[in-house]
Amino acid sequence: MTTEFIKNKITNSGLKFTHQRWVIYDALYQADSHPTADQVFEIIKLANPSLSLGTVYKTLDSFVQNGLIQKFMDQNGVMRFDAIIDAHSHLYCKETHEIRDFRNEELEKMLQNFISKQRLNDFEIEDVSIVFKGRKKQ
Amino acid sequence: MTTEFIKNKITNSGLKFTHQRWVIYDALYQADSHPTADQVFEIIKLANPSLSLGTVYKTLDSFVQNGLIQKFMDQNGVMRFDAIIDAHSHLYCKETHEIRDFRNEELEKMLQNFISKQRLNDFEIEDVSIVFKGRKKQ
DNA sequence: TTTTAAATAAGAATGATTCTTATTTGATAA
DNA sequence: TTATCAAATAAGAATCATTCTTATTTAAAA
Repeated sequence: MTTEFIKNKITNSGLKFTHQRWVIYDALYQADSHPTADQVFEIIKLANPSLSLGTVYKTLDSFVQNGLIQKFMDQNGVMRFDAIIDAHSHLYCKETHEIRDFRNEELEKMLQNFISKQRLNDFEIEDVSIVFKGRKKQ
Repeated sequence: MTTEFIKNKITNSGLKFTHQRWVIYDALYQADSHPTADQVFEIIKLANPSLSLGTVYKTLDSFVQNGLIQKFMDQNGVMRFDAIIDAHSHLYCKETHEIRDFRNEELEKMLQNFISKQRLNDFEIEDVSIVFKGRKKQ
């Protein structure tokens, strides 16, 4: 994960390359959780004291608009961000509110197949979001 | 949908029967959309001017706690309520934020079957939420 | 190097939801 | 039927994630 790599990611998507964007993308890419904007801010603010939370929100949103990252709403009404943009499902822990990726090729295929078969006359399905809700064991 | 029916629903779940609870349950039961607390409030406030929004929130939440209704978070971070509590999926319109039920026995079976096969060593799946995102055709 | 549109910092504003507190009410027991 | 009291409600303040506003700064083009 070189600076050059991130810089290319950002500029190739049509965005100006700035220090803030580099730091924010890098923090999100490192994170294996699905951090909130505030969590991203907490990670980077020590090393970047003048960076503001509003910038984190705005930047993450422009990344989403430009297809660099994904976002989704968690069960608590807080936006979560994800640098990994291939199709995958999520495990949501009702106790800790942690969200983990869940990858299962069989499931993804099954769902893609299901969607392609659906022909609703007044709704065009574009994508599907699957959340398995439950509890982390101990 | 008689008053008696609703009263039984409420008292059987262990809650006191009050005018507010009757009105709120009735409004939600009538709604085929998945209204927000505020939308429920808008529906009933004309006929019940002294009823407060806080009571709507508190009442809907106690209905959820007692298994009378379901709630879920929409993609906009707003809580939606649903008097229908059997397993079903949702269609979410990215433009209007409308949410409609989507029932498909084949899909439900497939997912139940999938869940029962899953044995994750550190996560206990309890239920699954499926949202098909897309757009309403005109 | 100059120019300029875009990005940022700082903090105010917003909107959904929760909390606080005083008042009211439903259900139980006398 | 009435008194009692825990639970429910009304009203509005408080909270928290997010968006908006505006002045300032900056990346990249000329």
